[in-house]
Amino acid sequence: MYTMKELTNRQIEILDFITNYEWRHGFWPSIRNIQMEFDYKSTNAVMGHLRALERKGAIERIPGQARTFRINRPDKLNASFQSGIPENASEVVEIPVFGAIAAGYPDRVESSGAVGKLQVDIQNAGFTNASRKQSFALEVRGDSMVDAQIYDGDRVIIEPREARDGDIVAALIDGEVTLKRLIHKVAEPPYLKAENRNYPDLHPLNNLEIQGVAKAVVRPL
Amino acid sequence: MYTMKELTNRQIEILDFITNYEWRHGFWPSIRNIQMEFDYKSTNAVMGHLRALERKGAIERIPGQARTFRINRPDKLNASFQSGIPENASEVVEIPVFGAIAAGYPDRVESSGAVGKLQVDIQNAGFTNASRKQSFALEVRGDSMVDAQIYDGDRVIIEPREARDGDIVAALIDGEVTLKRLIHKVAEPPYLKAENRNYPDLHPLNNLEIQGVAKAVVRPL
DNA sequence: TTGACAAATGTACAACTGTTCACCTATTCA
DNA sequence: TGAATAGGTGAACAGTTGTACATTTGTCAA
Repeated sequence: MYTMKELTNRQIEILDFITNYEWRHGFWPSIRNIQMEFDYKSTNAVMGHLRALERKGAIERIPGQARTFRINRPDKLNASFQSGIPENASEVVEIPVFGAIAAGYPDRVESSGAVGKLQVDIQNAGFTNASRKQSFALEVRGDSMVDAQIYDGDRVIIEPREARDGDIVAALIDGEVTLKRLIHKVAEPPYLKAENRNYPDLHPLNNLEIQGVAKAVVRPL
Repeated sequence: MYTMKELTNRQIEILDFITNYEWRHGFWPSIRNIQMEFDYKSTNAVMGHLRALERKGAIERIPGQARTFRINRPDKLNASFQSGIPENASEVVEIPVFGAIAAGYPDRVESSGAVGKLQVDIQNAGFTNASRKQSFALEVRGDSMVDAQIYDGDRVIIEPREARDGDIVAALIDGEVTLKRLIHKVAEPPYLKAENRNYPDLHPLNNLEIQGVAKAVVRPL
């Protein structure tokens, strides 16, 4: 993943922690929160990095006010330096994309297995809560869901929850994740159905492990 | 739009301001920010409302720490009271959907023209900045873009910016907004092209007013 | 009437938090 | 060699911010 070349490793670490903290908590860290994370003996160590990040345009803050960060995307920095894109070109937010979730469950904390970021131009309306951070995006491979207008390369927003009959689910079968529609009639064993006539139904040999329910499709244009 | 019946009007106003503030600024308001908004002479007026909102489960805060809000969605409150949905069901965030932007430009501040909310199950990765709040969603009507896999009822994320040749744009023609692909070859007048053979190209009579560029398609499942 | 509650005022305090000053080490580069 | 820069320590200060206590007003139902 591309990172701003102007930033030092330490500055990138700080920046990552700040974004990660906001992602996990729903609000920004204080300087002392950052200090503790990096075991600094002085808050001034953080201040130095924040000043550098601000000078390089990576972040913005409201002077004197608590937990007021704004993070500028690398795109913008590079774009405004390299091309003729106007300064006021609007920005996008990003959500992590977990390329594969074969090994059980995607890790959503610092040591994240995210393989990239999905730009979706979406603004958080503030409806956050303790568990809002649980959903994730998954890139779709293959064409088994084309009849549900889900195409190769699309991103599906997966919400970890119990699935009901008719839900499109990310399910774990034989150690690999597939996106299929769940058919679970009462008093019958559940199975998976592809939305493409060329694919057969998948009847699980053992148990069926549902990773989550597809809530929306996002396709970057 | 449904609101929590347990909350008083004043409490809803406070709650709305808080979410709106976060949406506009990228960080949460302080108690005195709220105080100023409502012209309270005392911060304790705010405190009373915050305590009530917390008691009713509408918000959460970290005691003693600045600008640390969490907002619980009404859905969750109702769901956990009324149905058997598990408590740990994951949450969604919402973005405004502007049903029609015929009259120039959608208003994105308090007195918003949003006709609904789009639930997208997406988490803000923290990549916010000063202009991140500018994008909005638009519901697609009609089938003129089906060859670009954009269907009736889809939501398109529109980013207000200058368009380039080949971009899918929301454009204003004769007072109505349409979603089309922009064709703008050098030294030629620009025109709009539908991604559906049954629709003709649109050559603007006067000038072509581009509302923004489509950045992604979101289809709730 | 009485009690309960929403809503608001006014004051004050203590903790949280950003910021600064002085000083230090190591590395890079002209 | 000397200057610039990244990175860090330590202590202290001042503004921001959440919070508590005491008090008042109005509404509504028992």
